[in-house]
Amino acid sequence: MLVMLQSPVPGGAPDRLTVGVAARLSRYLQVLTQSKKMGKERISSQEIADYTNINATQIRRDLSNFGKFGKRGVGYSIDSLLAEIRKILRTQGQHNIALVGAGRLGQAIASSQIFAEHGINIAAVFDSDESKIGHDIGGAAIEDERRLKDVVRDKNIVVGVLAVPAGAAQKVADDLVDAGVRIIFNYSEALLDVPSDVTVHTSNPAVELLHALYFHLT
Amino acid sequence: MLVMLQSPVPGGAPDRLTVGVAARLSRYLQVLTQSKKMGKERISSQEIADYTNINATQIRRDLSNFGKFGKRGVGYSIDSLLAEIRKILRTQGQHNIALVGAGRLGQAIASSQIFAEHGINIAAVFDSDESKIGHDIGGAAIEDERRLKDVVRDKNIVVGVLAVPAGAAQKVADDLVDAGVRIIFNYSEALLDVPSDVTVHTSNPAVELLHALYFHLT
DNA sequence: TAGATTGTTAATCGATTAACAATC
DNA sequence: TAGATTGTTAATCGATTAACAATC
Repeated sequence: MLVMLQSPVPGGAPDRLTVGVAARLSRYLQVLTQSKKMGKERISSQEIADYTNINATQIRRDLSNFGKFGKRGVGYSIDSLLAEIRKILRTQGQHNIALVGAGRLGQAIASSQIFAEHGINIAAVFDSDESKIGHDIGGAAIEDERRLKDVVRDKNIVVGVLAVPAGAAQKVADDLVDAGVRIIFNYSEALLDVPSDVTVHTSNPAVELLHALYFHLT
Repeated sequence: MLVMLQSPVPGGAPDRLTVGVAARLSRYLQVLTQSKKMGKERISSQEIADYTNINATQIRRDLSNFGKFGKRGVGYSIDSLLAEIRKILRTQGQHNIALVGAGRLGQAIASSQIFAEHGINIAAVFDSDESKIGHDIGGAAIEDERRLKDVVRDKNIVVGVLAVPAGAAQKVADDLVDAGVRIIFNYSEALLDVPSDVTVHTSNPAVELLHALYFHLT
């Protein structure tokens, strides 16, 4: 049923979201989660548009691909839309990730609620600094980076978050990949070389800033 | 001349990049900056493609809109391509930004080289915690958050980076906007309400992770 | 020369938008 | 009923890709 709705052309096409749709749905999820926290119960496509800078028609269209989730004249119920999107993105369960680097950035990430809110659990934290090992960070004990491969493999972790200095990033990435990680979030400045079946997401505030500035300057 | 090259259709179109092109050019800039640091002098469109997950043809096409920067059979000179893209994005000068929040995330941002590398200067840092005021962070003295409006206005700052707890984010955003800021990078979980002429970029690792996970799960 | 890589064309596909009837 | 907002159509625009001649 879901597959049929996702491919409106009979006999056609993939039962997989396009990259664009999946990215947008994730952003709706974030807006809904925060709106719910603020006590809201309903939201309109226009309100989601204001927070995401995604066109309201696009939002309604994205959602209507999967069913009629809204009420005309009223909007969408936040709770039920949350459940629907989670179903579509298959993010209902718990996901375990590994964090490497317990410096300032690593600590900021570990103590943030942002992952927990979306069912993402930081299952292991590593650092190479012996003085940090054993200390608690966001509810987990910091482990020796030399144990990374074993722990990641044992816990079947497929996502790694890199919050280490640029100089150490490639070595850590290699270890993560060896241990079975297939998605790396790179918060270092370094460019990472990985096998083609591994996805690297490099997060770079400066890049986004340059791009935003361009539109301010022109 | 530049205008003409940017609008190949005679008599046509904007002298402004589309959002997509500007975003991609910024990412090329990051790859070039890092490659240069690693001592490379030339790079091919395929290498840039490997690091950015942007199609190599797309990259060549983006660049050839502005001139013939490459050498067939050889690739692009990193130095000259850096200069060309900076010219196109008008990011050759120095840009002053304000950072609000000197907690772990704020400290991580302030001490990173990532902004400085791209000519972005953190001209002021604020925090509401009196015990932090006056302390040095990434070369700047932390100032009292109550001075935010005056300082931002005096220094003509148009970009603000929010690294404060979610509960404080809206108030800080209001103050930044009052003081003239037009671009806000929001690293809190909060949704921000701002006037329509202000751009908010919300950076949310969890959102990117959910979206990346979807493709791993399917 | 032989190999590599750019610049460019042409074709396709998905994103974006305005507009509006349906309906809460 | 009157007002609001969804779901959907239709039209346009930009992104994406393969392919390949040009040329270093």
